[in-house]
Amino acid sequence: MTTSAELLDRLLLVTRLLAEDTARFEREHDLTGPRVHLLWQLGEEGPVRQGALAPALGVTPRHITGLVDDLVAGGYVRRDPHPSDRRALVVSLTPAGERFVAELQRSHEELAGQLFGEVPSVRRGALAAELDALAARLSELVTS
Amino acid sequence: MTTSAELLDRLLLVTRLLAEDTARFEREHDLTGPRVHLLWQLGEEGPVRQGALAPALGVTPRHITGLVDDLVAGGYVRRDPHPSDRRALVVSLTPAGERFVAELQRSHEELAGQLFGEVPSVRRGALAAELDALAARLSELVTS
DNA sequence: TATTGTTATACTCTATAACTATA
DNA sequence: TATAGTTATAGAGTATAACAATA
Repeated sequence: MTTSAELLDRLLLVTRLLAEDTARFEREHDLTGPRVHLLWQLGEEGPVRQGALAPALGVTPRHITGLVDDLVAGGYVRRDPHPSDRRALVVSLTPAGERFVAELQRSHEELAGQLFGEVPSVRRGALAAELDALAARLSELVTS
Repeated sequence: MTTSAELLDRLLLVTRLLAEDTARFEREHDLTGPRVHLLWQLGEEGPVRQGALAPALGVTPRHITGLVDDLVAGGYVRRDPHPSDRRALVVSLTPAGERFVAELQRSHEELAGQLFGEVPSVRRGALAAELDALAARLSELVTS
């Protein structure tokens, strides 16, 4: 018999290992978590005002200033004046930034294949449903 | 049909929500992640030398000095001289620290029940096996 | 000579508050 | 008067290197 506590401990182990794998990717590319997150966001959404990045990353506008500073210095992003609002700046990926995001997406796909590629079709639906149920229960806890 | 990428995204969502729930607990108790980790470790292992805590938490000895400083100031732990090695210090939980760890363990059990309490017996074994398989694949990736 | 823990220094994450330029 | 981004300041996580006391 598998207890609830044993299941939670297994899930937490998977969580820890996922974080380690992410950290390994970041070290290899000499970028930190928030920087990669910002680049990923830019890849998904395209060029945006700096202010729009703050809620998307869950950090303050002040922090975005520093992150963008460093990513500009690293050649990953570019700051341009906003076409109609002279207070605002628009951040977009440079060609090097585009290449990094493509590599990030490829790496994400590869991880998905390594982790779930062997799961048989008949099990995939049940597994997805179980993960959805976990997410739903956790959402309740987090927002309450 | 559920793709590998969809399964990975669901798993990552669960991971993110678990981290948020953990952060909520830490905020409520006005402690940070590494401090809670150190207290949990002390609850599991009993009194230990500071040096033994560094590899257990995956940080440098220098960082342990600061964490223990703050936990002593907060009344959670105590530093005593090592009985036979005058270079070393032994860290142990105070009564307040013991109470916190008991609350932490209770909270962990409660979360396990909330997340997995409804999973029927017949599904528990399969779920545990799937999580073990994920952990095994991730371990290979992380250590390679 | 090696080990334990601390001091010194530095970079990053993250937050709040005050400020400048613009709307 | 409100908004976009920056400067100023601060606490915490984390690392390396140098050092004192002890083994």
